Amino acid sequence: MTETVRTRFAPSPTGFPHVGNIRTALFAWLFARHHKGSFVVRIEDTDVARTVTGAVEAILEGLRWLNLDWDEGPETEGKYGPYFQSQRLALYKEAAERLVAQGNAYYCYCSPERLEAMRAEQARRKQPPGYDRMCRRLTADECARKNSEGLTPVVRFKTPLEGKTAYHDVIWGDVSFENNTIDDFVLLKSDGYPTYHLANVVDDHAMEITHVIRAEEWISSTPRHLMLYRALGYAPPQFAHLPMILGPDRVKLSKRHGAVSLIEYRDQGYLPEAMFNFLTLLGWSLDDKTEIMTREQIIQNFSLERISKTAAVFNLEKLNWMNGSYIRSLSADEFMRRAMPFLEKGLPPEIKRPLDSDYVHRMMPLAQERARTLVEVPGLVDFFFVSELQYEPVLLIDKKMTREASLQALEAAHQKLSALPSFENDSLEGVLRPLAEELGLKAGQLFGTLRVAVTGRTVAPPLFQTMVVIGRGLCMERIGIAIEKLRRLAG
RNA sequence: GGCGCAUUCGUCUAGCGGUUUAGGACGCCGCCCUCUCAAGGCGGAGAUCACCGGUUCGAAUCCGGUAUGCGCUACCA
Repeated sequence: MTETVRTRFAPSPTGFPHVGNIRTALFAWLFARHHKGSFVVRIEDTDVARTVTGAVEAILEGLRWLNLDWDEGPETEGKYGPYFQSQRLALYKEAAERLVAQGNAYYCYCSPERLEAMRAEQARRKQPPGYDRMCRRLTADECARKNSEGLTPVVRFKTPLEGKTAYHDVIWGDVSFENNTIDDFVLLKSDGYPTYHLANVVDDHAMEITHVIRAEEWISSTPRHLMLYRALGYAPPQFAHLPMILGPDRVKLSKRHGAVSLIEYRDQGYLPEAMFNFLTLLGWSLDDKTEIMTREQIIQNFSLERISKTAAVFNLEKLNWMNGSYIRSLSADEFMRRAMPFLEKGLPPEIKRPLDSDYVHRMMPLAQERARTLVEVPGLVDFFFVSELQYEPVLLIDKKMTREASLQALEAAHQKLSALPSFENDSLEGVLRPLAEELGLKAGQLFGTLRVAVTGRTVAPPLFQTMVVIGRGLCMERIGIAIEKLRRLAG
């Protein structure tokens, strides 16, 4: 390949980006980076009615979160700008008029009502829907008269009535369509905005895009685009259609699948590098075993040839696993830095802020080993902060133990621990294990009772480490409270 | 209805005519480690490669048909 690769991500701001959209961006970005080419972001805001405020910001935010930097696009200079189609209207108008002048397109004055009635009739007769080409034969005079009546036309493309249009898709191979199955589609709408088809072709050419990497649902539109390239006298780029991403119900991922907005994953405590890695594996693979890869490794090995053709179901369970794996691979400091906002936000409001950074620092490794997402962190460590533990006293009585035995165990532990010269992992173990034996208990029974006394729960990080972090003072206090609870518990 | 594409364990996938009794991962189950959990280690169940024909000495891999699914079929992208 001698020319410099230029790919683009061309979202329409009609909604917040979901993982499917962003996977498309990711692959286009990867291909550009692999070939040391350029990645362009172009906002296709040609549907005024469906434009959602804040969508552009959300799209850019999503790209930034995954660290998919663009060489040209919004907020970035570039010699092919502007990068909002709403600011390039003259270009499309010019192209449309040129096509009309060349005899490749024509003005259509059909009202929405007529088109709707036409489609209803076609449906009734079980005929394929499509524009009936009524205005195709309008003369210049007739057009002028309609114009003088105040009608604003759309511009439609004169699709060849016969023959076929074929192309070679980088991913799907040879694809071909009969021209007579394609109707005279609209190029320019009556509001002066272009349709996707026109704007896309004009811009991909103007911006010298070499590889159009987009979702599979565009395959059937590609012949239209090819016809336009030809009519406009442009050399078409390479097309690579990506397999779709499906929801659990095997239908194309969309808003109704719940938490599919990319930014929601960030807010749920997923790491961008985990999401990056995971999304990469949806439709692409390096080999038969490698799954966890660095971004550099992926860039270096990425290729369109290894993209599969089958749609992929988004598997949240696997993302969770991968995210946990990435969390555990973080350095302790980095984990703390990332988890802190979630901790500040997720801990009960009555806990005073700011949190004691030193205290947090000591408990974080305990959470890092267990969290699959950052949002789980507060729930993993909240007992370190809570001033009064809430739990059922019966939990203090471990399996195969009586209330008396538990009470005795707690009292003995309280005494031993307060006499301990140092409150460290080894010293705790050194006194607690023998104590279990003295009491005729299994270590697990004693530790279980102590765990509930100290953390208020039966499942928590290892007891000694937890106690060391909590500190002797609080531990003694909590064990004291546990003893009280047991005493009050009717025997 | 028309057109297009796809079809390997529940899910993500490897496989591009013989090396496959189809490999890996998630999830699931069991064991080990172990104070609970998590992590980690080991092992297991799980796919007659949608189906039916054909080509070939030999097919998950090539060809045809059927079924199913999905996409497109807007003055939406």
